[in-house]
Parts: sequence; C-alpha cells; structure tokens
Amino acid sequence: MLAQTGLSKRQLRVLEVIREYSEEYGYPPTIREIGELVGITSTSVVSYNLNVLQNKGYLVRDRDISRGLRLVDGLDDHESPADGEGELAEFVSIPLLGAIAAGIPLPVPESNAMLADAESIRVAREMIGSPRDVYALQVRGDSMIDALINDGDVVLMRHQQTAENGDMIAAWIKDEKATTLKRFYWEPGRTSVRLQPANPLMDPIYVHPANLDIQGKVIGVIRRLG
Amino acid sequence: MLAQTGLSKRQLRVLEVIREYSEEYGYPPTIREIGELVGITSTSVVSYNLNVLQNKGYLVRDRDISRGLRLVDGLDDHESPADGEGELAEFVSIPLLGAIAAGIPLPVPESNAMLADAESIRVAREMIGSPRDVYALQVRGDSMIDALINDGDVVLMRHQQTAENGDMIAAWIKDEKATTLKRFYWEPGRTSVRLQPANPLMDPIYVHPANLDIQGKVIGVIRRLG
DNA sequence: TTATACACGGAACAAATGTTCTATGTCAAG
DNA sequence: CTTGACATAGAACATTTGTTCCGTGTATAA
Repeated sequence: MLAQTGLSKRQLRVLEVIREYSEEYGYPPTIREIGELVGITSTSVVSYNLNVLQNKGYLVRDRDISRGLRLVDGLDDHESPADGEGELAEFVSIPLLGAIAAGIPLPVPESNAMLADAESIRVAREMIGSPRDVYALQVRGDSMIDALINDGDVVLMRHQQTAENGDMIAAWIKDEKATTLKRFYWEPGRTSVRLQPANPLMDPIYVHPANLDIQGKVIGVIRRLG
Repeated sequence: MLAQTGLSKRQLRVLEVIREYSEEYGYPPTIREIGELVGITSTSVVSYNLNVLQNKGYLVRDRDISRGLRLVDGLDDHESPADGEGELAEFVSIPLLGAIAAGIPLPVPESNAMLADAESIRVAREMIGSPRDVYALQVRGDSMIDALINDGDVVLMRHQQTAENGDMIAAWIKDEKATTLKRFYWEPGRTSVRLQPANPLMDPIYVHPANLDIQGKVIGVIRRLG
C-alpha cells in the first residue's frame, strides 16, 4: 500500500508536519514539536525516524543544531529555469547518459530527445566552460583507476572525435574492444599515439591511430562520498 | 545617506546575513551566529538590534524560541522567485580555505568570519547534503594518488573530529607528521584503526588512535581538466 | 555641564533542545 | 523456540541558545 514510497504512515506524517510547520513559522520544528504534532511521546523516537528519513534521502539533518533539518527538494517538477534575467545561468544541467566501463563502448549524445529525457546533474558553469556537447557518464568498475577515477565517479565529457596533445580523452580501442581514459599525445615521427595514465607511476600504452576511436574529451570528474 | 531606510549599516548587514544564512541552511541563524557573521561580540547587542529591526517592521521574533525569527517580506526585494516557499538555494558557496599536501597540517575552519572572507567555489546542494561545516581544499602534490586524488583536485571536507567505519577521512598522523586521506575502519578487538586507501590495489596501514588526529571527512572530490 | 536616549560589551543565567542509554514489544527468518 | 532487525518509550544528560542585568561610551538637547 505504502510500498510506493517505502515510508511508513508515521514517517509520511513526519514529513508533512515538517512542511506545514516550516511554512507557518518560517523555520523548522524541533524534535519535540514534531513529536507533539505527530503523536510520538519520545524525543529519541522522533530522532530515530528523522535519521531513517535522512538515510532514505527525504531530508538532511545537522547534528547538534537546533531545528537543524530541512526537506530535500522533492521529485515533483524540480525544474524551473525561469530565472532568466538575461544573463547566462551560473549553473547548468548536464545530461547523464549512462555508464562507462572498461568493456563496453560508451554512450554518446545523439538525438536531442535522448538528452532531454536523460537524468541530469547540475554543476557550476565555471566547472565546464561552455556546456556545448557536454554530457556526463557514471563510471562502473575499477578499470579506470589508472586514470585516478574510481567506481561510481561521474565524468564530464565533451563529445568530439579529435584531440590535442595533453587532452584527457575517452577512447575505444578497437582490437581490444575496450574503453579507456588516458591523456593523448601524438609524437611526430611516431606511427602510434601515446596514451598516458593520469597516475604518474603507471606506464603509457601506444596504439595506432587507426585502432583508436576517440569518443570525447574528459573535462571534469566529480566524486561523491558518504 | 542611509536615511532612506532608517537603518544603520550594521542593521542592514544583519538583515543581509539572516537572508543569506537562511538560503544556505534552510533555517535562520542563532543570535550568536549572527554576531559572528556581522562582527558583534555580544549576544545582547545582537538581540537588541533584532528588536530594533522588529520594531521597524523588518522581521518578526518569537520569544524564547531558538532561531525564532523570520524576515518580513520586504517590498524592495531583488528576488521574485515566484515559487513561493522553497527559499532554499539550489547551489551553495563553499569556502576554499587553502591547500592540502602530505607534509603540512591541513587548514580547518575556525571563525565564521574566516569562512566569509575566503575564496569560494560553488556546488550543487545535492553534492554535499548539508553545507554545515563544509569547506574545500586544493590538493598539492602527488601524495594522495593512493586515494585516487590528483595534484590540483579540490576536495570537499566536512569538519569533524570523529569518524564512522567506512568514512573517508583526512587525518594527521602525528609521529610521521603527515596528512593522509584514507578510509577509516575501527575493528573491535584491535588496538589500532585501519586506514584503507581508496585504491583497492594498495595496502592499508594501521595506526594507534592516539597517534591519529582526524581533521574531517571527505565528502567529495572535484577535478577540472583542460 | 548635565541629563537622557541610544548603542555596545561582557558575564551569568535559565530555558530550549538534541543526544545517549537502557528497556520493551513485534515480527519474520532460521 | 530462538535470534536479530526494527520500532518504540522514558529518562538522564550535555549542549545550544535566548534573556537579563550591569556597566561603558557617545551623541544631542536642555
């Protein structure tokens, strides 16, 4: 019945009470006030349920801070770019197109529809420069540790087929059927390009240009931890 | 000059601080926090000025209630968010307090004033959860490669002296006089804690708790590339 | 000059408020 | 039946946080 949200009736009520109280008073309720409103007699139980709600992502608490909680932005509409005002936005939404892993080709932006439908992440504009052709991928697996990129990291990519010396690129190595993230160096006189891991302790690999499909340039990495 | 509003410079600053704080945290500041932010050393003076502002109609106070104040909807107002309630900022500014490197202790936030003065970076709120006690440091050197963190990366920290199992922490190892970033594990029955590099290929180290000064928890990493 | 309103600082205080700890009851899995 | 995760209650505790009171300095008006 309530399986929809995964929240108990009481927890839903707690959220409702916080919302109503905040709207009425302009600041959030204390745990005792929540208790009174919901009908919980013990402060520890209120705190317990608030922690549950926090773990499920419905609110955020600040330890030891009176009234230190806030609801996290609901799912509902969540987009209201109506800020406008003429200037360019300070923050941009980047479409999250899928995953990147060693053994699979990485998704690239194709249709506008796929960009519109995708989940998105938001970053400060100065993080990426121009948002043109920028998209995001989530890393799966440990295969990119040589690039100092961990399982779960989000990489910000600029879609392009070429690269300049020193660019960190995402590329498909055809004969190995593998995706890799490395710095690109083309050394005149050589027939192959050098792909250099970000980790200075690791050795480069050399591949023939014809064996390399450049998918884009890595312009940023974002890692979220606990 | 300020006769226009009938408010002193200090009072204008108080209003500004309340507005900014509320947008950042989702609840109003305490009088002590206002004092720190504005530069008023006595809580009674903050309270005094809040009462003045209330009498002039700029805000409303609730007696004996922690954080019991709210701004009265000003006319002037540069913002017309049209949304209605959610006055929460979607992005927050994080103070960049300096550098983190292997051989030096890392800067930690102390006064609220120092946070206000520092350079800052801006991130989406969902990147950090609560902005409370969060600050940023720029990595200098290759010493944190075992944590998959590169020279130049920005790490987002939450300042705290304790840690839970699995947290990635920044800590000072006293006898080595070194800063390190590792995952923290306390195994019951052992006298030392295990510090595990993010890179699964690398070995953990074990240190005695008394030899460890936890400086904070790493909650995010941001890397910008060409 | 003196008086008075205003603004500020510091310290002590009391109330508000979050946390921790122990105990109890339920329910499903083993 | 026993175990363990989950949810609850109550009380003691520690910290956070608003209030009060006394003293100081500085204007401006009488």
